[in-house]
Amino acid sequence: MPKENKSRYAILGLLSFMPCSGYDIKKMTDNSLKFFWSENYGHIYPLLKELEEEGLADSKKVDSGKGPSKNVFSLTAKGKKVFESWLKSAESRQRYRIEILLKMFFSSHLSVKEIVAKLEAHICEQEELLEEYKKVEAEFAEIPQKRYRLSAVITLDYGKRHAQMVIQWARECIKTVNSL
Amino acid sequence: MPKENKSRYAILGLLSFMPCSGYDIKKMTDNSLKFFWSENYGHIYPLLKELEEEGLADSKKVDSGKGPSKNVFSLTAKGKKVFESWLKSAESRQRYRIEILLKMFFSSHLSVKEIVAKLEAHICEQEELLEEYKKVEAEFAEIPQKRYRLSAVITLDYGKRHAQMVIQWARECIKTVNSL
DNA sequence: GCGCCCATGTAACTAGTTACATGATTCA
DNA sequence: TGAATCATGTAACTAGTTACATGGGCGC
Repeated sequence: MPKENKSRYAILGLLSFMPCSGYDIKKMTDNSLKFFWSENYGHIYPLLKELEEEGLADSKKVDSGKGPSKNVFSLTAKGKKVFESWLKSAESRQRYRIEILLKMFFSSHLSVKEIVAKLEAHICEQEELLEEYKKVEAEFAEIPQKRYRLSAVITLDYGKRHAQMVIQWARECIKTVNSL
Repeated sequence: MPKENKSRYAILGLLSFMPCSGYDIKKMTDNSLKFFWSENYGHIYPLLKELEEEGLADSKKVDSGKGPSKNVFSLTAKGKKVFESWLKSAESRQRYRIEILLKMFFSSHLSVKEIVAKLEAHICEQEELLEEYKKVEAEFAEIPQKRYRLSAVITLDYGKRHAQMVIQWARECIKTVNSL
């Protein structure tokens, strides 16, 4: 019974950059990972506790002087090993659940007009996302170190390509539907 | 507290085509929806029961003569209404969790060689998927009715574009990583 | 008689979300 | 003084998966 829980690796990965509190982890996922990964407190805090019990992380109360004291977790040697072994492992087949496709699959219950409206709304959403990606990209362009920038460039590029792909797909769909 | 459970709509949608048993639904998701939607028995049977309790579906024992008797569910008028109202509603913001991106985000823990190997494995997987899509597409091309074919064409096209996009992204990544 | 497919279902589990409770500090 | 942010955590819930138990019919 191997644990398939990927959240633990996201957390271990963030700890590999620097020691973090649960709050820090939430902030980092909300900032850096939000386009392809999210976590919430209800998952983070219990997971941190679990990681500590398994000896993959250890915690230390830190009183920074300002603000309330933090419970800061850092990666243990064992945690680093577990994380890196995941990093090198093959991705497990992920489950796809694409709501727009489910709706399109059942689109014979809709009029052509309704289908087109839905697709146009989808295009609009993706265009907004694309704009957001471009904004974030512009911010990252100012970071000079190549190696550090790599991960941001690669993941953002994926997002941009994805949004563009969906937009093109939806445009083609509209053409197809209109030609019926 | 609105129910976000999308599986119920997938099931209602399949029932909208024809009355089905739990077993039938599993087969249909495994055949027609598998590229973008999946369900398993542990979810289907309890959900069918729930849908019946809510008056969205009703069941009838059917003894087909051959094989064991089936518990066949069909959509009620109320079920049809609920399904169509979902169909017309806006998609709820879906959560992204893309494992390969999470790994790429942490790729500074890997050597260039390891990163490239991972990306190449990913390309390989997507190429296999693409082949699968093309095979299914060839089968569908033989169905003459335009309207019936629509959903299959649209959803398959999405899959193909997605796989191609990922392959191109990964190829670009390999170039970028090698140029460091 | 064996293996495969049809068919239904449950129990135990893992995963993930939402809402809430709490309280300190910082800054306008 | 009141709003925003820092900070931790739990309870209750929804969602989804895996593994198992059961048994009939069909074809070889």
